[in-house]
Amino acid sequence: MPSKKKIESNDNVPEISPTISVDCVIFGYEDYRLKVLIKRELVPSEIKPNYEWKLPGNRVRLNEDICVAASRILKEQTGLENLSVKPFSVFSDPNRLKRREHDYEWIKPSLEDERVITIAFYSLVNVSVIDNSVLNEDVSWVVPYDIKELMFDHKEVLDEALKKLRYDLLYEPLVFELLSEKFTLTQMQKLYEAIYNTTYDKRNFRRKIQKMPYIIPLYEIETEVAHTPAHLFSFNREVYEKKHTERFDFEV
Amino acid sequence: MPSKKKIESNDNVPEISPTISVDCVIFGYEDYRLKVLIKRELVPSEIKPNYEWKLPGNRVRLNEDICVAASRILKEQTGLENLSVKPFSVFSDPNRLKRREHDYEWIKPSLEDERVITIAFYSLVNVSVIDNSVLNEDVSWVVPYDIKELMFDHKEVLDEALKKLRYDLLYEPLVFELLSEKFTLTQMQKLYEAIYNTTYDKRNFRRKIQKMPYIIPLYEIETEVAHTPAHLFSFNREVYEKKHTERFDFEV
DNA sequence: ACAAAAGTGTTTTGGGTACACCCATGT
DNA sequence: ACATGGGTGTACCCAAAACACTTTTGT
Repeated sequence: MPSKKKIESNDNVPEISPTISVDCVIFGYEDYRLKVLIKRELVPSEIKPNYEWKLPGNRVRLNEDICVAASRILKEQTGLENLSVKPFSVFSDPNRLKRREHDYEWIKPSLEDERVITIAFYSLVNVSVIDNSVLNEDVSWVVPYDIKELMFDHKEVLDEALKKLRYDLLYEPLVFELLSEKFTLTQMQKLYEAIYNTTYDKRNFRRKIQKMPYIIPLYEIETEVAHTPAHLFSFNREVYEKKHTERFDFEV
Repeated sequence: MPSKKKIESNDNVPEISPTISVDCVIFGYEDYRLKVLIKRELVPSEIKPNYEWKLPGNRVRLNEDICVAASRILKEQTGLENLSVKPFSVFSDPNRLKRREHDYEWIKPSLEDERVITIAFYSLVNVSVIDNSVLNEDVSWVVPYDIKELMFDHKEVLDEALKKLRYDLLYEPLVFELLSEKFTLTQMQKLYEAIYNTTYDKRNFRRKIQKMPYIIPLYEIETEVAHTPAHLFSFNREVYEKKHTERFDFEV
């Protein structure tokens, strides 16, 4: 370790910093529903060991970029690779690991430090596009609205991630990361409905989409559906880069 | 240091975590203008040492809550006490301290680690209420729009803070932290104008304020002004807690 | 024929925005 | 008397929201 010189006299530098971890909220879209990826852990208990669920996450290595750490840990814990991860918040409550007693008993043996500050990331994947066979056996896609609790403060992390996703979605072209390259307007509407947990009027929704010049009609139609095939559209990033307003371009 | 046991076989735990610092963006409101507090540092250079400006900030101690760290460092570096600080973002680019060469030369002797992840905070103060005599000699209130550069990535941190402030202000009663307890509608309007760096129509602004039931007319008027004294208003938090909508209650 | 989803217009309502003058006070 | 900011109403436009039926295809 390098020597520790001090340049400010009142600078009482500690030997080391607090431990840092990353936790990842991976949102997916499948069967017209918003999903999130959680991981099962066997947690000891006086009575009998229980399975508990947490977000994928672990500690960051020294000199490892936190985004790299998030990607590495995601690969290790879920099997998923090459996701684009986005830090959105920090959770630093000194008691955050101790809120649920059993969880703390479980994590304690692996900690050097009683306190772990976590940097939370979210990421978006189109579940039908990724190779679900790479998914580890102990992870599962679940509908976030059905999740009542998670280990540690992970329910809070999830809630914040959803809040941030809902905000970011309004002014960044993130919807398209959850959609296939070619998509129908109904698919897009159902995705918005899944994310905002609401419903929209079809005609009003389409009127708003028509005003987005970067959503391009392809003059192609879907196939293999048991009803009138819908027109396909795609997102044109070049047009978006030129026309976007730095406002809520994606509000519907 | 406690022993390091491992409960997950693929869990390659590092000896220590990356270094963590906090940086603070303190917004103030003075003379109808938005201000931010920056600190001067003497930075070496081949030619001659220069004064450069940075945000108040320093490393977090082991086992110190990051909000406590932010308050402590603010006191040490600016003289200000008892500010409510709010974490809003993380800056973790491995090169963030090296973007400006001289800055890195200046900070390098005090680092154990080449990389420092920083957690950024913002805080709001009414400049005319605080005791400005406690302010350290090397800090200064400046208009953020006039700041062209700061040390390291602090200009980016400032820009993000302003973006976050502008967002938070829409749905949290933060304006009142910058206003005196009793305020006129013009004072409030000018504050919004300062924060969003724009202008509003007086009548339209007042119409919107009238719709906020938690802004209470006091039936008092200002004194010591050289023109028609304006009516005074105050913010009633109890009414706000009952009536607020979890939406953009403070959009104007 | 039936099931399923695609696609399409109109009306009403409320909010946003633009705009100009008189009044009250202190100097 | 003058300078300064306080305070007020209206008209227009557009966007949001509510609402239902016909068409197309696969089975």
